[in-house]
Amino acid sequence: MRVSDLFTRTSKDAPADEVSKNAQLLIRAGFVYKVMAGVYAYTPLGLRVLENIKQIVREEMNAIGGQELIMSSLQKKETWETTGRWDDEVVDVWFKSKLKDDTEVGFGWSHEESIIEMMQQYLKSYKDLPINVYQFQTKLRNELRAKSGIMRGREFVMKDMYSCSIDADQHEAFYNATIDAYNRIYDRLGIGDDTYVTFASGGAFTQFSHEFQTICEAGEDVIYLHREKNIAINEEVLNDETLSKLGIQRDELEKVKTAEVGNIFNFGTHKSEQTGFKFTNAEGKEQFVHLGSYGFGVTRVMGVIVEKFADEKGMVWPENIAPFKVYLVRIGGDDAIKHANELYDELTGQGVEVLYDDRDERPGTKFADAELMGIPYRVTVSDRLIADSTYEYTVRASGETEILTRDQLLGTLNKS
RNA sequence: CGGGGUGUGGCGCAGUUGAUAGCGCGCUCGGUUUGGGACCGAGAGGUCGAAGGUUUGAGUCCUUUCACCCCGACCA
Repeated sequence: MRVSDLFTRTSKDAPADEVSKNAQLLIRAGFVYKVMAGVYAYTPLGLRVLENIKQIVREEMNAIGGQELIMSSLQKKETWETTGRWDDEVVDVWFKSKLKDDTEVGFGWSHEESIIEMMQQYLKSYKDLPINVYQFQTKLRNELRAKSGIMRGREFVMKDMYSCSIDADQHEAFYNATIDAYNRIYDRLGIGDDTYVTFASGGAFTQFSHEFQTICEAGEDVIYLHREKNIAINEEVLNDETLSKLGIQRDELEKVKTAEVGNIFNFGTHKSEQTGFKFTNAEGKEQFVHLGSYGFGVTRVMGVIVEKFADEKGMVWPENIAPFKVYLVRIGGDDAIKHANELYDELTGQGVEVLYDDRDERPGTKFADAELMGIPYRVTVSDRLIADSTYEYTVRASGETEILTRDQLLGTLNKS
């Protein structure tokens, strides 16, 4: 991709109506466009990051047997009345509307009931189980107050997975496999070391649910860490009973601010009893399905990553999710243009994703944009480097710069 | 939803005791530049969030309203 073809542009000034670091940088760099409070559009650069994150999640969900589908945004009133969650007193984030004939419909803030309703049409026998399905969906929530840029919006992308199991054992096996899969995801996203499986207030069937909390100053949660034992507890469930159950002392804990990037629940048979979701077991008897729910905040984790890695120059994307691997800066006249064009063609031909700054701009502008966008590697082609047949190679995260020959450059980019 | 704050060219801002708007960035054209957000010259672009009111006269004062931001509450 050539910078001259991007319809977005970068800005030196941060928008006045955004305070959060993630929104300021994403908007300045042309990754997102603010539509209204808590609602953001993803422009081509931002979409590339979003899709990279989704792909990592998708691969890990598929690896544990998840089947991808996509539900609808419009939902039926009856679907939610079954569990009592159509009521605005019970769920206060509903967006609701009516069809032309006055039939009430809701906009999906969650898809638990919707998916359960659908799955019970198909899963009738123990032979059908277990089944685990997931989707990437735009959730619509009528939040009283949006905040923190893309970290808490009224419209956001979530991966939600639901497991349908024969019994508690089968459920637990999948639940634990999901924890492992989530950990792999956060590792691949570059935030594994700062993300903790955290005890949090539970669902109907278990004392705790598990949240995945990433240490982040911009986060909304507070958790208590026991680093040696690798135990984390959300402050909402921190009490003497919890402490004794986990065998730890209060004074061993470290208080940290975090952002919730995932939350998994064991519903047991609570929801299947509410909805009448049953299957026939090997003895020919009806039995309730064990259900689990597994959320992962796709857009939120994108915001968290911006918050965590950004420096005074701009964003710093982990290579796995960066919109491009290389930002190619061209400085100089005809000779530089010729060499840069060749390098661009060669790298893209090798499958390296390159954002080529082919604009007739001054070097400072190009360097600043490369840094603002947070592209992992910057390669500079200039007249004076061409004279020595060398290229300048700079790592965004560390700022380290090396002068490399063509072979060294290609070798470095292909292995890193 | 409670409290606080802000709305002025695309973006960031200024506008003194009321007299129909100005700066920087960006944009267009011409020229000079070319390794850290260049410079010179010439332009385009706003009726001041919206509605109503006070006044000879309102971006400046009053009322209502909308939007946005922050703190809190909420977050199944």
